[in-house]
Amino acid sequence: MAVVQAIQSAVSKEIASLFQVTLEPSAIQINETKPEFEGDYTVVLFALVKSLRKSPEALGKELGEQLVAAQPGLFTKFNVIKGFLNLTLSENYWLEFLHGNYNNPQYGRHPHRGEKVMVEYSSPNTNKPLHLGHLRNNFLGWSIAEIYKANGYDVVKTCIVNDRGVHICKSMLAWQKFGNGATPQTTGTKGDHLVGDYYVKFENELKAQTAPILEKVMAGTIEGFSTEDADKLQLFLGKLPQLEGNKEKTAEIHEEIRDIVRNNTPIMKEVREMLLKWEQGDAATMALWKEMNSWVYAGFDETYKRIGSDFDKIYYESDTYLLGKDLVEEGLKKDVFFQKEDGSVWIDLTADGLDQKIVRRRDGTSVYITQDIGLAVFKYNEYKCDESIYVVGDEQNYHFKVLKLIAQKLGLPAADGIFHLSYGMVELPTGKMKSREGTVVDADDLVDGMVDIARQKTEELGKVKDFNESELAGLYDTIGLGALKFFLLRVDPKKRMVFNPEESIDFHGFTGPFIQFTYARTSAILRKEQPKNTPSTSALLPLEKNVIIELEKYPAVLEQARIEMNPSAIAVYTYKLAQTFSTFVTALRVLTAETEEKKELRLQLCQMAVNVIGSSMHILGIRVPERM
RNA sequence: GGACCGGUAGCUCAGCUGGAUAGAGCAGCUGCCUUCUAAGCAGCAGGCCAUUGGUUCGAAUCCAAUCCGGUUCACCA
Repeated sequence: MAVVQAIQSAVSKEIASLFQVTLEPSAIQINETKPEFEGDYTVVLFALVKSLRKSPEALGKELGEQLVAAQPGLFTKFNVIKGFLNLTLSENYWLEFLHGNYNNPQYGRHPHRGEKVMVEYSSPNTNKPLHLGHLRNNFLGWSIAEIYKANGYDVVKTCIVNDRGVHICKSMLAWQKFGNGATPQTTGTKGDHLVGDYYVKFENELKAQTAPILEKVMAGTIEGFSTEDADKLQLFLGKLPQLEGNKEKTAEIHEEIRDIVRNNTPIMKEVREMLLKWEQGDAATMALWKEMNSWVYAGFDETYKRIGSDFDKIYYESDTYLLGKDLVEEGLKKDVFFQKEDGSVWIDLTADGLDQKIVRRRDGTSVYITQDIGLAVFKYNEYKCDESIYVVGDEQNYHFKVLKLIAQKLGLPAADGIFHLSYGMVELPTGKMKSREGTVVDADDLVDGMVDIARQKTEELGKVKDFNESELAGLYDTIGLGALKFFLLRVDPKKRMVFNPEESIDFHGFTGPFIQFTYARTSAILRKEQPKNTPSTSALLPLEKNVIIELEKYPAVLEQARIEMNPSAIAVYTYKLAQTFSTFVTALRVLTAETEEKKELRLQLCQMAVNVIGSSMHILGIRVPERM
């Protein structure tokens, strides 16, 4: 049993026997004792004072004496300072804990509980390569899946590929126009990058076509627009003079005007025609689409393999975008949805503090949310997961709130199990990354850069000169990716984070490589000698005890990380553990310890530290090297 | 305008289900490599925890208001 729970139930029991008062063990507040006081864990007495009608000092003394007398296996000493009862746990408790767990590679992991959870993450678009934001997403998704596994869940990792729509047609059209038959083979370009290049070319052409029309419109000449668009333009133009001085509003209106103009360029009309052809299944369009997508997938596979992302099941939007239509009918029958005069179908969420939301257009086609609900049902039918976690950026918070609400109102199975793991954007010091402006940090480039820095640093230190080429390459990958993953995972997912490409990601301090280094240097000790599994009775030095106390927290950390859906809890813990262990292992000798008994104890500490660090780093998706 | 999220050291972040004197790393400054890996260890310095008020024996943590930053409120996905 975890030490905190053990203390709580002991305190609860002794309070009952002393004062005939029943207290829930979980209601008793236990903190770690601050280093400046003597003791391991502390009972906060203030909360108990009222119900027991005692002064904190008197209560602390009575309770402390009773605990030590009644439970000598657990407690050996106590002291009371102000309202705090500081307890020293018996050495035996810690030693038995160490001896019982040091060699258990499963330590901290929860046994099978027979519940199934689906984690959907990555969700790439097939019109451009992965970028820094995708990396945060992939690392979070992979880690959340591992966190659930460690807590005894069965996990299905899925990915929905956004492989259809206007954005794909943009790349296709640009390739047709400007590509001259270029392929990844003929150009030597990774497929996803090649397709992404044509997306950029499209945007450039679009910009070029927009500019002259926009100029005319701003000058008041509105020609060649549908009456609807022309009316809108008139309206916006009319608003502009009234907004003198309101920069924000003016910019908004300009944006609206630009959007309308953009949609009326010849090239956008071509794109829409292409999308229509795609939807009608036109053979040539489909062939081009399939070929370009296959280039992209080959590129993605390479990147996924490199960063260690994998999926049990990949869904393609082209297969699933028509799902959910029958759900609209069902929702109408159940009066969850309602129809407006123009034929469009809506749901009214004003009672839940949200707005009315459209679920089917007047032309009968379904919208994003409807497709997503259809996919949710589809996935449930296939895997019957109790929970479904969507790893998606926080700009979609509203969408997922609506998604869950609609699912609940439709009475869909596992609707309550829908969770949005929302994470903040990765920003540059200059602000948001924008693919249109070419300010995205490319995933492949970033990984290459990190691995290259790992190589430089390793060469400078010169500690692995006997490694062969493939061992070296593996080590550089381990360290470079370790630094990158740890950097992105150590921050609370819901917070935005800043990445400065000018400053390289650190390899010292609160970083992946530091933890990897701790693992490697400890492995070096264990290569020379292994614990013999003899129980220890020797008195624990503070530095030794600190490590054991830290190791004891691991199962609780795993559980907390699952409840909060927060890999950063594990990153922070692992760093603290590595730091505590490093202090211990630099100050005290292991192989040349004072006595044989001390050596055995410290070897067990090394073994358990290596196990827990290895396990927690695995959960973060980070490999640990035996040497570095 | 409504809803949601954030504001802690020069920088990047922990701590937030209320508890003792506010915690790391980076950057800066001191020491420590003939003995298990110095990607390390030991130390110094650095804080009106955005502001104001409230609840409480006790508030960075809970509540309210305000200020700043972000996201969103599409018949795009």
